[in-house]
Amino acid sequence: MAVDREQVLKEAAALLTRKATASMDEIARAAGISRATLHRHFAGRDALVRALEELGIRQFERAMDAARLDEGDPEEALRRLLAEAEPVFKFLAFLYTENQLFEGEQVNEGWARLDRRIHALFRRGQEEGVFRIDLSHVWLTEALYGLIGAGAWAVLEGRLARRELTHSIAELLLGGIRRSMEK
Amino acid sequence: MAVDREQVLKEAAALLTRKATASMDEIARAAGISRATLHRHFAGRDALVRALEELGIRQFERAMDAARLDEGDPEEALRRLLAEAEPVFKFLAFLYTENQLFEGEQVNEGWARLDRRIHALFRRGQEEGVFRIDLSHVWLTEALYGLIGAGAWAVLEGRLARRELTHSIAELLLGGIRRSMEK
Amino acid sequence: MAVDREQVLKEAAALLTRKATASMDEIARAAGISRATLHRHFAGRDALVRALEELGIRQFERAMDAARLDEGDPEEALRRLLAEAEPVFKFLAFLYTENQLFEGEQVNEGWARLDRRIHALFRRGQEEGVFRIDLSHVWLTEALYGLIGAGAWAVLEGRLARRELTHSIAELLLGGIRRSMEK
Amino acid sequence: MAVDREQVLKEAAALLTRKATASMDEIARAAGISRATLHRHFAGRDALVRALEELGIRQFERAMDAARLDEGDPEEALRRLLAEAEPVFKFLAFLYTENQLFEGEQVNEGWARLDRRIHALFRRGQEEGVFRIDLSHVWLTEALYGLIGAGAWAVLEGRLARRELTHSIAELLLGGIRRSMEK
DNA sequence: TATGAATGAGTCTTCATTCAT
DNA sequence: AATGAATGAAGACTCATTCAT
Repeated sequence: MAVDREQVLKEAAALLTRKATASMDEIARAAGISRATLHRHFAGRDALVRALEELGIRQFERAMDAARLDEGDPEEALRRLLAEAEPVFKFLAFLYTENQLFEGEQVNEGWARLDRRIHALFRRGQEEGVFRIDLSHVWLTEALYGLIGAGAWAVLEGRLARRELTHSIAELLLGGIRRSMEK
Repeated sequence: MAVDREQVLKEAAALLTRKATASMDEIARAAGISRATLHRHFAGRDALVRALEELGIRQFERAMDAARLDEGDPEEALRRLLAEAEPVFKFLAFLYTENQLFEGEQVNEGWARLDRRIHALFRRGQEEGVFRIDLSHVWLTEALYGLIGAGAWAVLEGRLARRELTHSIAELLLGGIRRSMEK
Repeated sequence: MAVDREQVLKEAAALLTRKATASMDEIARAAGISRATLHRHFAGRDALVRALEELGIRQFERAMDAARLDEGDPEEALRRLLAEAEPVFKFLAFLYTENQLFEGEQVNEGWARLDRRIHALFRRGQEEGVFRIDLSHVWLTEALYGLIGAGAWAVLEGRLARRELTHSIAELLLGGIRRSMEK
Repeated sequence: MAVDREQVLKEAAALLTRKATASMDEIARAAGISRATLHRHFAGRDALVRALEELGIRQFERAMDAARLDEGDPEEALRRLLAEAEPVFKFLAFLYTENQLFEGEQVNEGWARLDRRIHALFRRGQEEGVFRIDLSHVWLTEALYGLIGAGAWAVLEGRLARRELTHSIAELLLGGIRRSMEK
């Protein structure tokens, strides 16, 4: 009757995405285990949140791997990334938002690793003359996150069709990034 | 020694923007009044948050008025809006983020009013042939909020220079929205 | 309806002396206040225990003052001390025992202050040729505490009459078990 | 890999002497077994503590046997007892202190048995005219325990040299503090 | 009106104990 | 016989809110 740690994390992610203030009790119940068992697997709430972050990081990294970010046309690479990561947008949005509100302390090394890979993509695009260079790759990265968050929430609240999600983000972002002839 | 309700709100906004989980006690102390007095002015935490929302809404509306959203070139109107609202970006980002995480129930009527004005701007731009029409004005509005949030947090975390803030948002957003000749 | 902090401490002392593991809830109830109020007055259990120690220290110091430890015959001074401190023996025994079991960390400065005064008494007795010098004043102090503790517990458990308490301690400490020739 | 019950008790005694609030988990780990196994050997924490008491009682009784309490000069018998029991003073002090704080209910029959033997020694001394008779043998017994406890703690805290321990107790108990003329 | 004081409700956390392998 | 896993029970602590001055 061993509890699947990964499964618990998934349930916690799903619940917290819906209700960020869910108590440890609610999380435990959602995962079908007792509060004490939840604590056995994740010592304290902070540990659980950190584990959730790592889950999100892992999932996003997997999407990056699958998207082969550093291959081919940067624009196409970005589109592939959005397509691959789409299933975890909601979760990423939660983590992103949560981080804004609650941290401020030290940032998980994992996020920095992700940032570096996105930075690299944007820089590559700029060097190859595909992306405009008057906006820093750091800001482009932040903007990507912001749009992913906005899109995910918009879907959740029924303001955007799920099927349009990646397209909407990609079009807006690339339209801005893409070097226009007349510029 | 009558308590200045507006002043209390300002202090609360400033504190909560820095620490979203601040307790009523911390808020009261930041405002220089007692917890009981805070409760006398805002019956309950929810009431305080709602008042904060209204403060944010009012401030944003004032920026909209000053920007004369429905006059002249839509692109210029958007730039004016960003310039006028810049001082409250941080606060707006907090409210936006807070809303995402904690509400989901009914949305304040005020936000809907704001939304309508932004919607109108984007629609006008689309009708005048300035903004692309393959992205809905609703999504454009969400994207605007998302980029404002991302920008404000990026500034707070030192990833973006404050002086580049509005320019970065405007360029990214308009570059995407602006109808390119060759498209 | 202001809660008398001192009174709460007294009640807590009385209860804990009887039941060392009493919960904060039990202590609060014994003091006739709510758990939350108890926490308002003493932030956490540790703070309460520390306050109890200070109460004990204060009471013992008052007894020392009243006994005029550094006046007259050291033997008489010791007897006076025992007589004056007798009402708080039970409480002191609790604190002494509690300290043995739970601390080991840093010792309250107050206890060190008490120790110094007792040390001084024994040293004075040794210098005046009244007390034997082959046992260090430090050990004599420890022995005094040990006998006070033993006596207090013996009374509590009905193995020693309260009226014989100070006499029993004083006689044993001063004269030992051995039957003296000259007595 | 049969668990050595005696060995577990020794480890538990050693740990609890240092940290009276050690959890079953800590005890189990100190003994190198799992919590579940600890529970299989001692049904519940109380059972473990009772077993520890019995271990202490057994060890103290063995010391009494070795000291031949009822032979020869009572004073010498007492000195022999202290010498024989010295290695277990620390443990006895722990049990004594623990008993004061946590029990108070019914006392282990074993302790009563020990008490009787000590009582007998003191009574014999009184009858033989060696010990003073104005202090009851019950109190003398309590005082002996108290001094053993005080001495053991004093050694632990570095206030008394281990080598002086039995001598310090014996001298104080037998001779008291007062400087005797004939000494 | 403003506030120090008090508290009910709820959360996190720990621990001793049981269960299934 | 031994143990990893699970949990009910209990305690500490916090917070929003109310009350009496």
